[in-house]
Amino acid sequence: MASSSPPAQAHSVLAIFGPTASGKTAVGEAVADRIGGEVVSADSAAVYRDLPVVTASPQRPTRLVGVFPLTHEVSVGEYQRLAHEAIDELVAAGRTPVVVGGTGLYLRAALSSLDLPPPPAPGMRERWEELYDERGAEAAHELLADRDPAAAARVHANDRRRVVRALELADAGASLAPETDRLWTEDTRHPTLIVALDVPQDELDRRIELRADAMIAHGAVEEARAAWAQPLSGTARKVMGLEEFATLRLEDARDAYVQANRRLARYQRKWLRKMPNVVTLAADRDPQEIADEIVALAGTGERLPRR
RNA sequence: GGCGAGGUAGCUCAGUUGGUAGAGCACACGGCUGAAAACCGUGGUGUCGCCGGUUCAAGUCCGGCCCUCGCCA
Repeated sequence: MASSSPPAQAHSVLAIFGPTASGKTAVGEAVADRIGGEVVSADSAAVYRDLPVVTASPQRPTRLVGVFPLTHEVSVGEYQRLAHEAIDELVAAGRTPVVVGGTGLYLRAALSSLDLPPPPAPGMRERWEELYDERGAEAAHELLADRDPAAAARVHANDRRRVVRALELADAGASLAPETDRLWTEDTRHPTLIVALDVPQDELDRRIELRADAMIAHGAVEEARAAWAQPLSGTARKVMGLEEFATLRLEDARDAYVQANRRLARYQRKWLRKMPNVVTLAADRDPQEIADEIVALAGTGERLPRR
């Protein structure tokens, strides 16, 4: 067979990974526009409706942005199913999905062929939480060690959330530490180019401050108050800035928001180092320029250098 | 100027009858498979305002000075 395949087909999926305020949305949209693709969001907060300002969501309609009401409890597993659907649909239509996110786990879940373990059976989470609280962390962890030693070895007794989750899975015949462990590997469902946008922390800090003022100017307080007055799921309640803008004096809310986002940016930057098989680009520059570079990289059929 | 309160970690503060300075938050590092903007683990980062005195030993007691806040002039 002659090697006549067009270079544009070297990767059927592009992924852009970057911390908050790294400019990943602008870059992702610019890339999608150049290649006739479409952005798929990998962000645990942007999935909520009614918080476009506070979550700094993309302005244009974007896959997996604003898909859940604030009463909905979000989870990676559910996100993964929706993301796979969206990606496969675009690929089938011959359009390149540009997966853009700052949440490492969500991005890996979107790209990986590994299906996450099943959700807890009804009532099981409550049951194990009760056991954990009544008998204590050590006893719960010992019980887990008995039922699933591999999972117990991986989870600290004080980590209530994971001990409970591991017990749920052991109960369901699954494991928190499964044999086939492909989530944080180079495994992808489609040939994928993953680009990480690296922006120095002090530049992110600066942008976060500018963004906070812009958000306030765009009605962050009103949006947060309206949302805070409604019934909220546990995960919605934790959306950064929501409680602060809804309940604090504007000045204090701004400070708290800036500080929380600086911490988030540090947390997300850590994942740049852990993301397997990425090409890291210095991203403290014009998004259009970065987009051109990504399109060029995507066009080359060569195996990309690993980092 | 007088009276009172205070000055200890990046911030807010605790520190017993004088005995190797410690909490929360922040920060750093690490973990993470259906809450990841979540959760968990490890780490104290210090001229205890300054100078002197008492004492084997001072964040702590004594004297002086500097600074902050409040009240009174």
